[in-house]
Amino acid sequence: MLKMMMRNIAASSSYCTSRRWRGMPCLHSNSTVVVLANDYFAFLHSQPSKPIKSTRTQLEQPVRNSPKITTVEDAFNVFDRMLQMRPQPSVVRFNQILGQVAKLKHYLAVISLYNQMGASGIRPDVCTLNILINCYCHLNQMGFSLSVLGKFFKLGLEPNVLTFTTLINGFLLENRVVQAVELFNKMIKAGNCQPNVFTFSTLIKGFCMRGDNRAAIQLLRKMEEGVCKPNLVVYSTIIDSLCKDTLVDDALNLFSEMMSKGIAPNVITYTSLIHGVCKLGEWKEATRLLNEMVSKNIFPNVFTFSVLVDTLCKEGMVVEAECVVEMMIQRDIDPNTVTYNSLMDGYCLRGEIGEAQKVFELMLSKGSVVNVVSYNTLINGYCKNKKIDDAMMLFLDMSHKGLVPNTITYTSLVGGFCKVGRIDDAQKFFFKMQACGQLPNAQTYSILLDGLCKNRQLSRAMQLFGEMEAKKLDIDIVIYNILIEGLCIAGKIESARDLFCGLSSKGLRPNVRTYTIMINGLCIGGLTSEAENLLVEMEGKGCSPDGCTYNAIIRGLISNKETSRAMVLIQQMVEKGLSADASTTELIVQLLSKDEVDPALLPLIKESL
DNA sequence: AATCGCCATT
Repeated sequence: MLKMMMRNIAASSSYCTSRRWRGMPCLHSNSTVVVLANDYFAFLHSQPSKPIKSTRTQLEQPVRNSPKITTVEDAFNVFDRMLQMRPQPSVVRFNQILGQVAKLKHYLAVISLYNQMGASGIRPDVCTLNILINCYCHLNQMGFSLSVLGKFFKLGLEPNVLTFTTLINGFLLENRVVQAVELFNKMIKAGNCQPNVFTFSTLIKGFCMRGDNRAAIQLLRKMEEGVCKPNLVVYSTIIDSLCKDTLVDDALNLFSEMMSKGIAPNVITYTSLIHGVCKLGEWKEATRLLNEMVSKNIFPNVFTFSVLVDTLCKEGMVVEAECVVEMMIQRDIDPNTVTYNSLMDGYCLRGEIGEAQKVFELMLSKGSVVNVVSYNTLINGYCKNKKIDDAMMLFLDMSHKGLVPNTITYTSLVGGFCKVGRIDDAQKFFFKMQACGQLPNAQTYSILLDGLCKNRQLSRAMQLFGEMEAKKLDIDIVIYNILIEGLCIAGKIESARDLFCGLSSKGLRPNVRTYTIMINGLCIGGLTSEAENLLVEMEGKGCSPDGCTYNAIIRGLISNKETSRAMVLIQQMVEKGLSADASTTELIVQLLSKDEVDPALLPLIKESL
């Protein structure tokens, strides 16, 4: 169980879902936009003007009379008709359309509609401008968001709590937490536009996105003391964040605290908790929570079930995951794209690509939306299983469907080409992705570097490494391990040693793998005593050698005809409960057959074998 | 009467 837990923790830290910015530096601390924002705070201090009397007339129809809008096309059609109506419908009707299109996440379309409104002489109100600001925020265009503030001035409109909350959210979406907090504090100080529960939860969500649970909880405590009490959303946000960090106990504590304050959880709260316990492999606890929620008449939905399917799949329990899907169907909850994508990934992880392909075809036949993630999952499955041609077929197929391959798609394919030794094609794809506007990330580089090193193209690898540094990509120890190993294998032990020694100056610490690679490299270069020193050194630095390390040094000693030293280390290895691998065993057997081993050591060697 | 916040996948 512990092992399972550790693996899960490792897996969860390597892939963050909604934490887009965790660990990322803030890139915008001093832009001109900040100045704009500061100018703007004049609004906060100005006296609120008298509320403008509603100009509504009987001519206006309530919203239910307008046709239901489900697509952008609908919206544009309705909008065009409205523009031609005389008298013109009120700005409220236009806001409804804009709001709906924004909900469909077609932010550019909203901006275009807004511009058409202006051209037709329709005067925007506060709501219109708030929607517009929100669209710019979601397009990561805070500069434009803030420039909309000028429009408020021009039109004599007062920005409200929503305006500022939206701006705070915009800053957070760009990882500009400092500006978000500044604006929040200015709202409080100014006194005429106090943050409401939306403002608080937005900021709390921002803290959670960066993994700063402490700040989130601190703000929660402030709310509890103040007039704006935390609600279900606030608690759920933090509970989810704690669960994402597998701090399930803390999450459960906050959960009971919330309930003791009379706030009832909903399906979302339970889904977060179930996700948390599932990631720890605590299936019993997951079952308990499921039973508890049902007993409260809160029923698991497609999200809840997808969490179960996904975590079961990641544990290799695809059969159980299939059972959950069956259960969903029995309960009339349709599995969605995410459910099927998880299931496909589960099959791919087990190398059962045929089964994954079947799920894919089931999605197509059921009319489920097949999205970029679906293709990525299957393409990744084929690549990992050395079926690059099948992967390429899917790649072409997705483009035909108008789906745009992203960085993950290309990274899988680059890796797939490397895996089958087609290093030139891998590089071609690496260029192609950039030509298509998809930026390679550290993962992409890492995969290509590995491929290049394994194919003895060391200088090209070093060139790419330089590119990574120039692009200020996050270069972690894994990248260095690849390069150091490449240099060692190529016999460039001096360069390898230089990289190794330079690690601390880059703020990186060698891990077991780094030491093992260096030890192996030193042995290959005949520098066995230096290798032995390194073995002692790593232990001293709190990095215990593992089986691979011992095998590397033992093999190295035997190859360098230092049998007695090898015997000492075999003994050490056995004492630590580690054992020889196949290639080390072979070497030991050869020694035995040549009678080069002290018979006194035989029982020991047998134990190791 | 319209705008802002919470849950799932590569």
